[in-house]
Formats: sequence, C-alpha cells, structure tokens
Amino acid sequence: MSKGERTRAAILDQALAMTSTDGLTGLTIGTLADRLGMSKSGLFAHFGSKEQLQAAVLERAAELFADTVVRPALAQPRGLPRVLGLFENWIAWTMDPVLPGGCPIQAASIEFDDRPGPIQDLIVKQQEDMRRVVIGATRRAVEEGHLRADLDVEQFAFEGISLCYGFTQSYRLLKNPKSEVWARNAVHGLIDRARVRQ
Amino acid sequence: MSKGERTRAAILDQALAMTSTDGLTGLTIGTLADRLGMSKSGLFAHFGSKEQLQAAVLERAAELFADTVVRPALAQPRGLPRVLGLFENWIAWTMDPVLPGGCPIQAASIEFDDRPGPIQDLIVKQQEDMRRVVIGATRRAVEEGHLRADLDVEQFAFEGISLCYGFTQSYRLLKNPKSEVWARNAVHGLIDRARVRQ
DNA sequence: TTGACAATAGTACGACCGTTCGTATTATTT
DNA sequence: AAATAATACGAACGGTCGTACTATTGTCAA
Repeated sequence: MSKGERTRAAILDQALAMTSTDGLTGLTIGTLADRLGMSKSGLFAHFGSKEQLQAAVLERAAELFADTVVRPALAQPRGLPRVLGLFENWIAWTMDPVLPGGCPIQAASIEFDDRPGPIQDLIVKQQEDMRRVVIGATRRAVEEGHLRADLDVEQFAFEGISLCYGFTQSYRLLKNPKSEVWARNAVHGLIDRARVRQ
Repeated sequence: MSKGERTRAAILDQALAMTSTDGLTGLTIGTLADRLGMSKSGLFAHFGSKEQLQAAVLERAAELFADTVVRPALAQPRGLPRVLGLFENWIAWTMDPVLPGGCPIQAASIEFDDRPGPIQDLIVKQQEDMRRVVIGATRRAVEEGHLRADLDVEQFAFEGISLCYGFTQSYRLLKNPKSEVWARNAVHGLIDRARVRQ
C-alpha cells in the first residue's frame, strides 16, 4: 500500500464521518483538509473534483455496509437466518457509532433524489443492489421452504427496507428509546407472517 | 392582507418548492430572490436571518401537510376511516407534484438529525406532532371497537409511519412504478392485522 | 395631498466555496 | 546515487454565501 493510497484511505474515513453528519453537500474540502491537518490542494489532488470525492465516499460507505451488514448475514445458513440476519445487522448498523450521523447512503438518497447526475445514478445503483440482496435472500428462503411459496418477495422487501428506514428516523432524529424494540418487533412480525403455517 | 404579508407568502411558496428539491441548506437567499424577481436584501428583510427563513418554510410546510393530509383524514368518521385516511393521504401527499421534490419535512429531518439547534427542535416537534396524530386516531379506532383492544398503538404508528417513509424512498428516488401498490398493500395489511377478528 | 412608515433596492463586507497553478518535498525506481 | 514520479503545499482565482448598512420607492391613513 503506497503512501498515496494510505492517505486516500484516511481521507475517506474522515470524509465518511463528515458525510454522515453533514451530508454529501455539507462535506467540504476545506474543513475536511483541516481535520486531517493537510492542505486543501493536497487533498483535492487525490480526487480531482468534489464530485469524484463524493462518489468515492459513497463507494467507501457501500463497502462498509457490505462488510457490516451484508457479508455477516450471508455467512449465516441460507434461508430464513440470512433474511433475519440482514435486518438485524441493518438495525445494528443504524445504531453503530462508527458513523456518528447514521447511514450516509440513506442521507444521500434523500439529498439527491431530485438532483440528476452521476451521484444520483450511483446512489440509485447502490439502493437497488441492496434491494436485490434482500429479495434474493428472501427468495432463497422460500425455496428452502422456510417462507411461504406464495410470498410476494418484492412486497416483503419493500416492507422490510421501509422499516429499516423508519427506524433511522425514529432512532436518529427523535431519539426515541423504544425505537429499537419497535423495529425488531416489526421485522420479526414481517418474517413471522411470511412463514409457512404448519 | 397587506402588501408585505402577500409577498411574504409568495416568498414562502417559492421557498417551499426550492426546499423540496434542494433541502433547507440548499435553499439560498440569492437564488430565491432571483426566482421571485426581487433583490436579495428586499427578501432578506422579511425574515431577518436565514434560520428564521428556514423556520418559516418548515411552518408553512407543516400547514400544507395539515391541510392536505391531516384535516381531510380527520374529517372522516372517527375510528378506522380516519386511520386509513391518514395513510392514504400521506401516500398521495408524497406523490403530489405541488412539492416537486417530495416532503420537505422528511428531507429536513435527515438533513438536521445531527445538527442540534432551533431548526432541529422544530423538526422534532413537528414529527412528534404527526406521531401523536397517528397514535390518537389509532387509539380512537380501538375505542370504537374497530381495532383490537390489545393493539400496541405505538408499535402500530411506528410501522405505519415507516411505510410512508419507505414509500418516499421507493417512489422519489428509485422511481419504481410498483411503489404505490406496495405502499397501499402494506398499509392495508397493517390495518387488517390490527382489526378485531370476528 | 401630504406625511409617516412599511417595503424594497442598492451596495458593500468578510467568510468560505471548489478549483487551478507553480513549486517544494518526499518516495520509489533505476 | 541519480533520475523520476508521486505527494503535498501555499497562494490566488472567480463566485456565492449570509448579513449589515443606507438609500430609495411604494402604500395608505389623516
């Protein structure tokens, strides 16, 4: 790992934290450089433009999400444990103090939902990737016989993902201590209703 | 209605549209004045500070939300129709082209969930007001015997509100044409499960 | 119609934005 | 050790930001 790669990684770590609280637009090259004790221009040279910096931050966030949420869940035995793992890890991710201001991708998706361009395209791609992961795991659970054969997996994914979003709102902004219980109850209820009745 | 009040209202209408797409931070006095064909300073004089402008925009948004979502729902017969009305109107509100960029309050709540201050306080208050409205209507539906007596109304509200948020995501960013059907199905399912079994 | 005051415009400010440039320093390769 | 590439720096650019002042215009009752 060269020196450049190392500082680039350090920059992205700090940028991720900053984006998490201030958003991709609030992420500013000057203050980011200050926090890292380096010059604006030196930092800038690593990315070439603010937009490319934003894209790099999003990609780093997606990596972190994959490491924290997706991969551990997919390491579970296939079928229902994976589906449950996805949601449980997602809830934990939302509470993870590593990102002081909550999931940067979720924040960015609202920030950019009306600003077409490469950043929006990237966010849409990331969100649809995640949707596909949930749908895939759910479909697998149906095939395994854990969930009902007539389950509408897209509807299921919509509801599950919505609950994770709602949890962010309730936990991050309203700071309601019951949020976690509500979210877990809701997710477990969603899964229970999708279970095969015996 | 004096001249000042009229222009102030016109400013807020335009500011609301701008906030809806660009967020409360992206809302900028200069371009707002340009779009209204007036000077920065002339506009500025109406509010005294950007923060007060932001607060006024939020209050205007809440009024609009109350007129579009809450009041028509509360005009329904008490009990289940009101609860259903709230969610149906909320879904319609999210699709309403009056706000070109979706609900400004929802956008603001993610924008400000890590920026303490008077604006965050106002957003929290608005969100909790809305939560109280949902909970109140639901509790009423329980009292009327439309919904199960043992229903956890807070859990119910959490799930319903989460679905409305998830719908925004799916409809506004991903532009998935199935979003509306998913959201309606989910809300109706939520209500059906809360119904008294006969 | 005039006088008082509200409403708007004009101008200027300091701060910060993303970006560019030339240059110095440090790593890496030869 | 020399040559070259990779990194980082400081200063400056044109712009835009929110805000402060002052001047001008418009409104409306007496």
